[in-house]
Amino acid sequence: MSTNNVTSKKCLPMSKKYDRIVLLVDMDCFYCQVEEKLNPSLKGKPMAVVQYNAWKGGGIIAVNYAARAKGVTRHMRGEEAKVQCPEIELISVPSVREKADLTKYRDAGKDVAIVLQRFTTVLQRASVDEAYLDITDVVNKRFAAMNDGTFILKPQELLNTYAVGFPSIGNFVTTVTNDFLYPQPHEKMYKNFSEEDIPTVRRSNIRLLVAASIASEIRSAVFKETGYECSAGISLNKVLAKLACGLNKPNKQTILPLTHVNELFSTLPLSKIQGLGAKFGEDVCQQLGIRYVGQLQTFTEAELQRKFDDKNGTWLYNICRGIDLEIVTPRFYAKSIGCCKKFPGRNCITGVKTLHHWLMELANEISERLKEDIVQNNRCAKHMVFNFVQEISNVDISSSRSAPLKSYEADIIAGTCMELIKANTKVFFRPGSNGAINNPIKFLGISAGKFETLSSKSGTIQTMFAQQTAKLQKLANENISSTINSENVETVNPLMKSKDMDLKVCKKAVTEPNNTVEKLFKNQSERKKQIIDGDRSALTSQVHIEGSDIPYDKKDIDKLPVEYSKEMSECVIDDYKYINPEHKDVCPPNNNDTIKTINNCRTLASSQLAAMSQVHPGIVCDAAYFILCKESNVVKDRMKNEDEKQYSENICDRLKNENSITPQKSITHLFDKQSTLSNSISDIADNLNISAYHDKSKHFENSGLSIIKNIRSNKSDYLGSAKLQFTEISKPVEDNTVAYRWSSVKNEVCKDINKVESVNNTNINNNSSDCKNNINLEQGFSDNTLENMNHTQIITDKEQVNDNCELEQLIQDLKTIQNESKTSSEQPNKKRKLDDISDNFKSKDYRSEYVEFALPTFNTELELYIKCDKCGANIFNNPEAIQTHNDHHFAHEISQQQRHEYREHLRMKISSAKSPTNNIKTKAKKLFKKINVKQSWSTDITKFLKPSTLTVSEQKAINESASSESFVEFCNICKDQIKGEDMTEHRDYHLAKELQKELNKLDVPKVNSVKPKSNTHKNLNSSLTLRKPNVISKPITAFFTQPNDI
DNA sequence: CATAGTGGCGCC
DNA sequence: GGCGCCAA
Ligand SMILES: Cc1cn([C@H]2C[C@H](O)[C@@H](COP(=O)(O)OP(=O)(O)OP(=O)(O)O)O2)c(=O)[nH]c1=O
Ligand SMILES: [Mg+2]
Ligand SMILES: [Mg+2]
Repeated sequence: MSTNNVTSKKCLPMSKKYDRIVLLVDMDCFYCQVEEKLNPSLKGKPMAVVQYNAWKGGGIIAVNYAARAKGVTRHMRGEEAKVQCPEIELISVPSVREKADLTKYRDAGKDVAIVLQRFTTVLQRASVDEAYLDITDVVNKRFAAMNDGTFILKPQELLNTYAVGFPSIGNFVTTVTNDFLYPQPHEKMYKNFSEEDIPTVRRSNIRLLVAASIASEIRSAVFKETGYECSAGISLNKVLAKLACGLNKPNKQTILPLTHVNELFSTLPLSKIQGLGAKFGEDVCQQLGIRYVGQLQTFTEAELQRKFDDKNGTWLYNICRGIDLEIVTPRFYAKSIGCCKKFPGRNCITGVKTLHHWLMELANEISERLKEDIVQNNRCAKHMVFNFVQEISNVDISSSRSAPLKSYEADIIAGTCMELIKANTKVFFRPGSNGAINNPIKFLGISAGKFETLSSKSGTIQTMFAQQTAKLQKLANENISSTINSENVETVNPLMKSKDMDLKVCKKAVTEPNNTVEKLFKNQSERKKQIIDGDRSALTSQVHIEGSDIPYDKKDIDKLPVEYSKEMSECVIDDYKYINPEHKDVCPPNNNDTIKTINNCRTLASSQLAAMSQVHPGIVCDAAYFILCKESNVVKDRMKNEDEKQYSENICDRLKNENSITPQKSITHLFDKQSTLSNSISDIADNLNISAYHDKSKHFENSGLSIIKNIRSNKSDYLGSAKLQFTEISKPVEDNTVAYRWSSVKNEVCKDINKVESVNNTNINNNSSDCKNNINLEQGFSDNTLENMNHTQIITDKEQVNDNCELEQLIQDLKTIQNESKTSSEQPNKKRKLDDISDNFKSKDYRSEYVEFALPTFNTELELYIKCDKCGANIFNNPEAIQTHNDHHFAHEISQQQRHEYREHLRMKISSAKSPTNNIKTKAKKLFKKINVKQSWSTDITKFLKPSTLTVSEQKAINESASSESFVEFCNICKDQIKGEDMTEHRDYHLAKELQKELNKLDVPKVNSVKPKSNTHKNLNSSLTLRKPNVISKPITAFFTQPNDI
């Protein structure tokens, strides 16, 4: 067993600062695209994805570009979006177990990443919708191919490509190729670079151009295979690539050349740099009195280190010069799987049964996802962290406690959490009660991590066909509707009946209600047996795999568990040709066995061999196949020990050759009986912990002219001033100076490959890349068309059903029941609420038997209100309401200073906006005044009264308090009822929102440069929207002696 | 209450 | 291990 605990954030040595090409691919308005794909009628219409929808139409978490054009933004409420854009379609995130469920977006993100991964295994997923790709090797490979004439780059096909600092991509091509052909010693592009760096920097621009053509193909593949559009940033490191990506969206890609970093940085707000978008960035700006990234260059490294610390100082010093040494750490899967839920305000948890209920809901989701993770990723989480926020003495206290994760069963996970919170709370139960919780709970989160790779026995085989399994399961769920009995696979899916045993076993193992992790693991040997012994027709014939030394046997291939898929195979062929352009004739397109084998082995390779990215796929294929066969006992009978040794040594030798290093230990041990496939794979990876950029620079020494030759300009008119018209493509040459690693491996391997080539030589398709480019080109045109279109929207007459009105009317009718303070306002589900109310004394709704739902509130005989002795207001006479009220007093007191500072901060921001942002400044000031006027308070609240939206108790509260103190008032902006003492803060909230809205309108997307006003917007935006979380995090022990208020 | 739910990583 | 920061 090995813990997949890879140290992260490794850095390159400074000497290799300009050696890489890094791509950042980010999906455009991702969740929206996912929804559009599921419901194509939404395409083109303004649309947003919301979470929940009871309160003001739900919170918007993604907005498509049609809706953005109308001013709709993330953070808005559904209702606000409707104001901005009445025809907007609001799609809800599915609610499962009464909480938002993001599964479909995770799945979609994975689909995309699988496509991306085909282009390089040096892929680091950075979020659900984006990934960094280190495509240095791919670029170098293509560079070499251009050098020998086997690839022709056609810049006119980069219509969707932008280059920072250049008016057009054509201009970029012309400039950098000219400069490369006729280097000017004092070209001003290089004025900021040291003499010795200039040749590297000059080459980097050409490499970026090559990278752009690859990026185009990658994005095309993503679109073709997933239907999703994305944008990309193309530069020399992660920070620059990320920055570039955001400059042109959607469906565009942006090159950020080293030579134009300074120009960009001179007006680029510091906050635009990843890592400087929040407090630290603000701190840097404030301490140094600067705004733009470029201004950092005026400080010495020592100065920066002194002000911040050594690490940050050096980082800042480098970043402002466009240098970022952090490597792309290959990682496909999340390191933790978690879920959480807030219980704000009245929704807070005040009874153990409710707590248990929610812990079970969360644990069930975690459990489900962890079990799926076993199948998908062949690993098992060993550790869990439980996060919770409690309100203690009117302060929100956040705590985190961890425990070993010994079972994936929900009740065990929930039980562990329950123990943890009890053990870490001084007074858990309210004195005198064994059901009421002393400190209301406002947040629960469970997360599982510290994954260990499972023993390979069947586990890895699962990994191999995890995709198929998942897809079949999905299909099954869709086709069979809700009558699925997951315990009985035979009833699940007629499609699956014809499928392999292993799928059934898999499904069963995952969904069987009472199986524990331990059991699941025990089942694996059995499952494996079923897979291996599965009855299949056995033909015996030899199959040859390109780049491989192993004589594959068709019989063995047939036993491999991955289903042959025509579509996938075509991808694999493309992929294979792409990775091996010089072997483009190697792969016989009609040889299903070959394709299938590669599929299998590449699946394995892609999921577990990230660190082997430098290795020829043929070799990976052999290694993986060999181990797989060995592991599966497929070849056991036929393969003698000598053969085994020979093969393993062969693979070992070739790995060594590929990497120019000696593995620390022989991989022959991988074939020991005890050795597992997973361990084998990770050991290989460990052994191949090579310097990825080893010897990179020298590869480019002599390859300049010929590569330029192969940047062909077919449409010089498009390129405008393109001066270069090239003639015939040079014939492929045997060029020993060609840099690419795969081409420079030992002759024996090359010979082998050549031999294979000559044997399998069939259809040569020289134009495969051209095809891709053409596709890309067309997209580019259509995008532009789309972009220039007026966003005239069809107004749909779909009625907006107002759940609240209907619901509240019913509540009104049920005058005799006083329940309100317990009925969740953010549990939007109508049915749920109705059940709660109308049936709550007879139904078995979980709440009905809980302590906190049996509080005095339900007893009409008791006094309804008590007087607050601080403000004299009438408060509902239940512990929660009292506590909430007290909380408001407390919050008010402690936040007064904060709010003052906050308002001062706003004023400062607005008044300090200067010259280039004059426009904004004026507007902001105006707005500020406008809002202030609005704040002038109306005492006649009755005109804002909306009885239909009030609950019984709320109505009562109004009636009770209207004559005396204005305990509850109505905000004249949103018409919400707000407690009097909270009104100032509430109005600040509106002020912030209004400002943000106004500023959003002014945020005109820029193409090739970033204007300062964008800065002002962002800074303001973040300052305004990021209100201080009102949660304090302290060791719980700090509150052991705190008195309990209630 | 006034995005919420989620994930990675650094510091101590 | 627990907490805080940062981000999509
Ligand atoms: C920023 C952010 C994103 N998300 C989700 C929804 C987004 O669709 C998804 C990706 O985030 P982003 O990539 O930041 O945004 P986006 O893909 O919606 O739009 P674009 O990249 O074109 O600007 O992650 C959240 O749930 N919460 C957030 O705070
Ligand atoms: Mg995105
Ligand atoms: Mg993103």
